[in-house]
Amino acid sequence: MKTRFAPSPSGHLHVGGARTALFNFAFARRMGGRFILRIEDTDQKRSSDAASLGFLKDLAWLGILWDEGPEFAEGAIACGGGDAAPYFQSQRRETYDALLDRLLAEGKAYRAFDTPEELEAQRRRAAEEKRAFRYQRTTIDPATEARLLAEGRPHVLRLVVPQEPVTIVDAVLGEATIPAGEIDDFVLRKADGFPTYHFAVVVDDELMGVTHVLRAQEHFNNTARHMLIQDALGFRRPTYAHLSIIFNPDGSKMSKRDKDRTLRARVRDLGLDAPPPATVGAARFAAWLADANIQLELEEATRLAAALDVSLPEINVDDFRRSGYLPEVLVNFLALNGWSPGNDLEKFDLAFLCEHFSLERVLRTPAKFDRAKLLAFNIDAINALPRGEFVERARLHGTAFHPEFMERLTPAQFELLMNASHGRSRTLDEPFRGNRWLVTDDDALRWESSKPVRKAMTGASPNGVDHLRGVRPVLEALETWDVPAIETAVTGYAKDHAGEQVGKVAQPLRIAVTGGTVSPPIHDTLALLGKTAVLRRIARALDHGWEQS
RNA sequence: GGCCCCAUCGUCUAGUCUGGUCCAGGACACGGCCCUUUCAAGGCUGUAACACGGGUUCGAAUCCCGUUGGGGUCACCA
Repeated sequence: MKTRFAPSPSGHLHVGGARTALFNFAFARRMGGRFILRIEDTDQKRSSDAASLGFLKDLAWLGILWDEGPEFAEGAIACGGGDAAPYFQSQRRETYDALLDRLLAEGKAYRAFDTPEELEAQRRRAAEEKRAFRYQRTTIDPATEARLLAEGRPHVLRLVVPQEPVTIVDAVLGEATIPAGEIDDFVLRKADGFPTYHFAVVVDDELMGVTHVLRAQEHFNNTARHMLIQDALGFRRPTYAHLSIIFNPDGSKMSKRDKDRTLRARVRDLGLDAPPPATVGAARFAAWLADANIQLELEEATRLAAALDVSLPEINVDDFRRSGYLPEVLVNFLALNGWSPGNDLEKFDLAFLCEHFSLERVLRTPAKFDRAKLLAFNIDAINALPRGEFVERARLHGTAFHPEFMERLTPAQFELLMNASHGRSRTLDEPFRGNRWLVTDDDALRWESSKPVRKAMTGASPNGVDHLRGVRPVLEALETWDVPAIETAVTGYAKDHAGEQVGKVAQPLRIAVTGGTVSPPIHDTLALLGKTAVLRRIARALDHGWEQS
């Protein structure tokens, strides 16, 4: 028994694709079979080696390792290889051509010389007449064909499709019959010599021994085509199972374009007609803004989002990784969209899924991707992590995405930061994103001007500034600079001068040393920064004009 | 528009095959209360759904038909 995941490598692995991979993987494990990864890169324009590698990394990060497929090694992980290599369709052209020749010889396929323009015109006419477009087979006499071939005229290969109804048997959706005439003579090989998706998929699934195909529901109608090819070639029929599609909360299809949509909306809100400096070129920006079909590259989109101060929706597995989600949480949550083990159980890991996954419990209805629930799962999982493991995971995350922290913080500081952050961080990214003040030079710190800040610092005496002035010598006099010592000093000061209301002192201190109203508990914050920086920042804060800020 | 698929709280879902134990269970979100030096986190608690209309049956969320709504697909993209 064998399953497979067969992505086309454009961009990054999207969460919908990740779920498909997950189910195929879990199903193979459950049945004691094998899981194949195959890269469907038959579209030369859209495929790239970089994207392929990204897909492999994303899958491996989730713990979805393939028994057969491209060879991959990273750290302690190594997987891939196999007898049916190569696993990149672009390297399997001779295989497809040999089979295509056979079909041609048997009269089950034929050459078609229509130009894209001609077909487009026919399609337009069909649309005008409000009827579905179906390709009309034209017979061409051998002499003419020989002449066209001799001229080197571009042509495609099409399948001779019998005019009969086709009944699809699907393990999750049941049976569906496509009436005769619904399917026309579709293309098997493109003019550039590459096979179409339909042909390559069927051939490879047969040759690689795939017995079960779990894929997105958008392929449901294609299944009839694939069955027709199998019949023409005399291939076996795998079991099909079509998975519902994952949607955005608003019901739109979750797609990579959502990033562009978010950015365009933001640009419109701001009334921008030129790109912010160092994001994208002016011409590129104008073209992108004018044409909703143009997508920015991920790097461009990221730069623009940073400049416009918006957060891009997480769509790809890599986005969630960057945002600080735990891979086991994503796996758990993805599985819950379209599958459930029953009995009100919803927290489980990959091993559990591999042990219990079944097609019978796959839902037919599409799910909307609820980031709030994903976040809630992430919070629970992070809180349940042993302290040491949280710190270790944060270290890995920081190394990958926040090198500035790793460079500036001593190991002791890093340890302190993460100890203070565990239990109050919802993602692995929050300790970094929320504590920029730690990697800012003392003299470069800027204070945010906002109502809560003014409220904490100004007002009737003794106000925040007064307390700052009062607590500074107390801190300066400390000989040991650690959390207990600071705690004693600050609470002692509050007891004598602020009616035991620690917050009256803590908040001004927090603002003075971090620039804002949010940071880890005040003793941790001060300990983290070190005595010199704290005193320096308080001194600067005392010179700041709080009234007019 | 043709063809195909789907339909339980706002969302993810349990329950549907094998009708009664369901005036529908869990989780997230939301509201309230508590805790609190900020932001979080945490504790307690509340509101909330069988799309609609017909059947079948002693009895329907569960079976049948229709309506409505949603989705997929109609490429030399996958």
